[in-house]
Formats: sequence, structure tokens, C-alpha cells
Amino acid sequence: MASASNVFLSKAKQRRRDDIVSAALKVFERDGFEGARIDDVAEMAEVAKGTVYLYFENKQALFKGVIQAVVKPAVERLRRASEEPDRSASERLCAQIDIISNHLARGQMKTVLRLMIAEGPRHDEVRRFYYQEIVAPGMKAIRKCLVDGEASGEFRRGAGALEPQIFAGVPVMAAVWQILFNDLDRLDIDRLLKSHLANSLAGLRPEVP
Amino acid sequence: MASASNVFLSKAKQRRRDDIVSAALKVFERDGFEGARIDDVAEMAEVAKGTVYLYFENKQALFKGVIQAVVKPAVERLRRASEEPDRSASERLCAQIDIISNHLARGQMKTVLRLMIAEGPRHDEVRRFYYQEIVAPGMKAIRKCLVDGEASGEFRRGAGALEPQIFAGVPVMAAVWQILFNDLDRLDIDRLLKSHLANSLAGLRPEVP
Amino acid sequence: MASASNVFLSKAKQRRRDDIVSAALKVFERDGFEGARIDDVAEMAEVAKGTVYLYFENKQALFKGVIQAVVKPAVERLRRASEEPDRSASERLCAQIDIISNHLARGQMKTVLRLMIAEGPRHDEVRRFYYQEIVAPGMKAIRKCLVDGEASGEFRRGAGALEPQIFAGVPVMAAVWQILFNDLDRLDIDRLLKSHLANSLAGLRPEVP
Amino acid sequence: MASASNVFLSKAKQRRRDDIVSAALKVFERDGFEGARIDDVAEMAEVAKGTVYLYFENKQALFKGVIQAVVKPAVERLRRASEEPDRSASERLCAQIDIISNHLARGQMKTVLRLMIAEGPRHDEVRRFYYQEIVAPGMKAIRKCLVDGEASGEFRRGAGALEPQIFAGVPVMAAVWQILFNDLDRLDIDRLLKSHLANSLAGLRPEVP
DNA sequence: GATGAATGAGGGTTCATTCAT
DNA sequence: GATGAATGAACCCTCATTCAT
Repeated sequence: MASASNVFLSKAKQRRRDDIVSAALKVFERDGFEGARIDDVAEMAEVAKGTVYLYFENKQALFKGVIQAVVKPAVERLRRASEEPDRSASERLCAQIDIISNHLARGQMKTVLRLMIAEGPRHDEVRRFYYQEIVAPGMKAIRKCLVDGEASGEFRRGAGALEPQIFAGVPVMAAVWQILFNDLDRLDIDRLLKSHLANSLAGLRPEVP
Repeated sequence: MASASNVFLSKAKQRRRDDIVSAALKVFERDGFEGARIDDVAEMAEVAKGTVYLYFENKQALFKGVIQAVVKPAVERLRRASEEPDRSASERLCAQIDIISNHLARGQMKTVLRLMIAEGPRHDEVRRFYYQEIVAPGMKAIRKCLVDGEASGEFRRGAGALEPQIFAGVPVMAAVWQILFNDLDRLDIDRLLKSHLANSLAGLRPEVP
Repeated sequence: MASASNVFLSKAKQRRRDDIVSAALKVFERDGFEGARIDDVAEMAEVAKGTVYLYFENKQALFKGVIQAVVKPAVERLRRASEEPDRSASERLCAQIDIISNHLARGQMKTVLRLMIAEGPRHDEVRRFYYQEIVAPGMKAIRKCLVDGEASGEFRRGAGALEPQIFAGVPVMAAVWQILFNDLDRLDIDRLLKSHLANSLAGLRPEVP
Repeated sequence: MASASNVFLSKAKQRRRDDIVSAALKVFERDGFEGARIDDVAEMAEVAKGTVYLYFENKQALFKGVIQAVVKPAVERLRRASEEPDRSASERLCAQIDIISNHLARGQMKTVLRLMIAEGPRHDEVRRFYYQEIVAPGMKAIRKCLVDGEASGEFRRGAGALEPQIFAGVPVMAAVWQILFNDLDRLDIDRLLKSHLANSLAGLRPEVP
């Protein structure tokens, strides 16, 4: 069984690869994908330039590697989160939005979002991966909260038919805001989220007859 | 003789400049800023490469020109919108979100958003311009609706203290979604907005004692 | 007889041409030939860029025009100088060196020298013109002084066989020095020339038996 | 293991660097600095264009490198020459002029002179370097000969106050002549120098009472 | 004649990628 | 495997020259 691309890397090799990915993430964050130079990645990873090409076929593959290195643990966290004991629909909805928010507000994911918005159109595979592994499950989980909440009477009638994006909008905006305007007008994300949750849930309350 | 937007350019030159800006926008949309080649811009504008440099000092200036060409009319629309006769706070809030949404959902603005997220960190001037001319006034207008609505009793107590970003989140997410996932999972923005407005306003309703 | 290149220009045209040549000289002086931009020449001459091409076929022709504009009056001065009433060989030799020195120390000729050294190899015609009209006659005149001085006994035996360049060396060096080192170590040309003449003439004195 | 001139480059890299410098000198000689194309330098050095930029940051640095590569050995030769056992002032003066003449008549130095005259005004550092390392010491050495000669009675009174440039003029002119007119009127530099020395020294002879 | 907008070939420089050691 | 020197295609920008007005 010939050693596959990266699944069977020895520990030392895996560490090397991680160094490179980590360095690349920093350089991409600073300079964007196009602006990043392999030289800089290599220097930051403390390897020779050629070494980068032992682990990644080309710059695009390095991009893919960086995105996946950040997204994969997030997929894992999402999976584990969904396995937690069920509580009320409200609690679960809040938890979901919290997860999304933490996900996007984390430095690395913010960078990934930026990279994907900037370069996504040219990296179909990466976009699909992110959509399928993160976005679709997230939306599905939110929808389930809404449906369950309506069924149990915890939410008003019609709640189950609401678009999940209504709830995910604020975390996304918060991430975009941080990318673009944080130095001009700092956003208090925690406060924003609390307001958002309070108001969203208020809108879901069943009508009092 | 109506004065053109740029009073220092003759009509013919203004048209030429517009052609170049328009071509640049298309190329930037397709290839991003870094990926865009001046050759392509020139070809698309049906001028020689050197001609681009008669109108823009360099690629960065072209970027700035493109962004401003899209943003400036938006600033104008925003100004005019704010001069409309006052109606109820709800109505005005809905109108605001509609404006933001149309703003971001318009093809050109979506591209500008993408360009700014991708390249913004390296184009301070452009970011500041966009923040001051579009974002800050927009947030201010929403906040005014909330404050007015609370004062008049149309909204519940505490509404005036809510972050405007709560309401702007959905349009932003819609734009990001369109940029990233529209081919994988088309989003019905009109429906989404209607849901968003309905739920948001429900959350603002005054408590029945 | 079709109108020749420039001999039959009307007065107004001739003035225009002079303006351009004069501007070109300044720009060449500042930026060298290759570094000079026709735009700058036109701007300094206060004409449109295209106008330069009405008077000069191309940049090379402009170069030629500039050189000749400076050299031709010098040729004239040289001719007139040689027509002056004969005095002693010493006096004539001193006068020659003075002429050469003034010639090369003049701002414009210094620039021409610089231009010719820099660009000469690519401007054969200009080089030949300068050699035939200025350099060769100058050398010839000096040689005549030496021969005459030896014949009359004013100079020592063998003086007539000395290379004229022996006497022309100092003015040339002075020009080169001014071009290269004047800001680092200012050269007092008048003093230098006096020394040079005194010493040269001392070397020409007939041996006392 | 003899330390190479540039101690930070391995032998192989030093050789490569030398190839490039040598090629650049040839191309600069043929085309001047502005006219020289990095492509041509690379081709002549038998390396790729990019390789030139591994050794020199840009074209200006290459220029500097070329000048210094020629000037530095000359500085060394000058130093060694000044350490030779003292002889009479005349002999030392002749030796100095010979050194200057050989210096400027050497193919490479002639080219450097041409490059410096042409481009010097825009290459301050190079000009200063040449002045401090070559010109100033040379002038100083000549002046010392004159002062010593006057003190010992070998030269006439006032010799020590003569400008050294009087003696350096002929070699400079010879170099300029070679650059400009050698194909039109070949100069026999050896003969010229002999004449120059003979006449100069004659001018320095002490007056016979 | 005069203008100056337009042209496009040309050149300096960068940097992803390769490959001999 | 690791290295980093070498490569050369690509791209931004300049500027001599042209030509429609």
C-alpha cells in the first residue's frame, strides 16, 4: 500500500505539515492568498521553500490544506455539539447561534471566511466542502429547533417554517464587521449576540390569545 | 449643460473613464483584484493598455475608482431615501432593511463587498469611505427608528437600546451567501427578508401586561 | 527646391524650434538623453507633445538638433578667434587654451560633452561633426602656435613636435571634474588654468645654454 | 582557504556573481546604463533573467556592483603603488601619472569613466566612492611629490602650490579622446604621455639664476 | 499648423515551480 | 528527504510615436 497523500504520514512528517499549514494560515491572513509568497510561508515555517512542495503540490493545494485544517476541527466540534442531551428548543437554538458565532468570530475562521469570500469563486472544492460539512448541517440543526419548538408549543405557529438564516445572519455580519470595520468602530460581539438572541426569541414567543 | 459627476473631465473623457471603470468592475468580479490583469481590463473596455493609465495612476487607483463608482450613487440613494416623509417606526425600519438588502443584493454592490472583504485590509481609504458614507449613516438611521418607536410606544421598552446590527445582519448574510453558495443552495432573498422583518418586528412588539 | 529641413523656416517657426531645442537641452541636462521624456521637453517648451514631432522627426533628431544648436555657435566663435591679429606664439597659445576652457566650462558645452560621452557611441554623425568642426581645428591651431614658436625661437627646440593634447588636457579634465565632483570638491578653474599656462609655458622656454 | 573578496558568498556563488558583473560591464559598455536590458545581461552571463535578481536587488544595484568591481582592484593597486620605496620626486611624479594613465586607459576603467560621466549625476554613492577611493588619494599623492620636490630643491619654487590636476589632465583627456574619437583620429597614448611628462617636468625645473 | 488622447511595444521586476546536490 | 539556487512566464507600468480633430 503506497503511502497516500497525507493519511499515512509519520508523526514527524505530520508535524512538519502542520507547521507549514500554520505558517501559511498566518501569511494568508496577512497578505491574502494571491499576495502570499511561498517564500514567506517557508520562512515562517522554518523550512526551505522546496520543502513546501514536498507536502503540497502547489499553492492551490496549500490553500485547500489551510482551509481544511481549520474547517475540519470545526466539523468535529459541530458533530459533538449535536450529540449533547436535548434540552428545550430555545436552549438548543441559543446554543446553535452561539456555536456559529464562536465559529466565525474565532480568528482562524474569520480568516477562512475572508479567504473563501475572496478566493472562493476559484476554489469550488473548498466551497462545497465548507457548505456540506458546516453550513448545511448548521442550517438543518437550526431548522430542527424551530420545528420542534413549534410542535411542542414553545414557539408560535409558523416558527418551523422560518428560514434558519434569520438567526445565522447576525453572527455572519459580526464576522464581516470585524474583518472590515473593527478598527473604525469596534463591535461588542457578546452584547450584540445577547440582544440578537433576546429579540429573536421574543419574536418566536407564542401569541397570547 | 448638466455638470457631470467629475467636473474636470470632458464628456467624451468621462465616457471613456466610465467604460474603463465598468470593464474593471467586471474583471475584478471575475478574477479578484490581484488576479485581474490590466490587459484584460483594457481589452474589455476596448482601449489600449496605456489608455487605462491615462485615467488611473495605477492599479490601486483603478480599484479605488471602481469602488467609488459603485458606492457614490448608493450614498446618493441613501440620502434621498432619508428625506422621505416620516411614517411609523415599523414602516421606516422595514424600509431601511429593504434599502440595505437591495443595496447588498445588487450585483455591483455584492462585488464591491467581495472586493472589500478580500482587499479591504490593504485599502484603508476605501474602507473608511464605505464606512463613513454608507455603514455609519445606515446604522444611525436604524437606531433612530428604534428610539422613535420606543418613545412612541410602538415598540417595547428597551427597543431603543438594541444594536442596529441585529437588523442588518440578515441582508449581510444574504449577500455573503449569494457570493459563496448561490450555486449550491439558492437563497430566496425576498422570502428571507419577509420572514426576517416579520420576526424582528414581532420581537419589538410591546409586552402585553 | 522643396523646403529643406530647417533652413527655410519662417521667423515664428524658427523661434518655436529654438524654444524646443532650448527646453530639450535643459531636460537632457537634468535627465540624460535616455532618461529625458518628450512630455517634459514639450511642457518646458510650452508646446503640445505632438508639436515636438513637427520640428524633429524623432528623439534622436532632437538630440542632434540640441547638440548642433550648441556646437554651431562655438564653431563660429572659433572661426572668428582665429582671424584675430597675430601676436606672439605664447599669447596665441594662451588664447587657444582659454577658448577651449571657456568652451568646455560653459554650462551648455559641459552638458554637450556629457551627452556625447554618454550617447556618442550611438550618434556617429554628431561625434564626427563635433570632431571635424571643433576638435580638429582646435588641435591644428595649437600645433601651429607650437611650430611657429619653435621657428621663431620663442619656444625651445622640439616644441613644434609636441602633441597639442598636452595643452588641451587640463580644460578637458576641468570639464569632467565639474560634471562629476564639483559638489564634493569644487575646482577653481581660473586658478587652475593660470597654473597650467604658467607651467606649460615654462616647459616650452628655450634652454639656456 | 583564501577568503574571497565577498566573504558572504560561497565560491560557486561568487563565480556566478562575477559572471553577471562581467556580462553587465560588457552590456553597459555597449548600450549605456539606461539602454542596457537585463535580458541581455542575463543572456551574456548565460543565466536566466531572474538569476540576476538573486544577486542584485535591481538594475541600480547592478550598476553599483559593476562600478565597484572595477574600481576596487584599482584602489588596491593604488595602495600598493604608494608603498613602493621612495625615489626622487620626479620619478614618483612620473610613476603617478603613469598609474593614472594606465588606470584610465584600461578598457574597463574607460567604460567606468564613461558610465560615471553619463550616469554619475544619478548615482551619488558611486560617485562619492570613486572620488574618495581613487581621485582624492591620487591628487594627494601628486601634491606630495610636488611639495617634496620643492622642499628638496628638485623642483622650482612654487611647485608645491601647483594644482595636481595640471598633471592629471592629460590622462583624463586621453581617456575621453579614446571614448569619443579613437575611430576618427587614433591617439598614441604612450607618445602623448612621454611628451606630457617631459614638458611638465621641464616646467618644474628650478630656475637657473 | 497645433493639439493631446490614444496606442502598444518594451523592459524591470516578481514569484510559483523545478531540480541538482 | 531536504535544500535553496535557478528558472522564465507573467504582469505592471512607461513613453516614443501617431493621428483624428
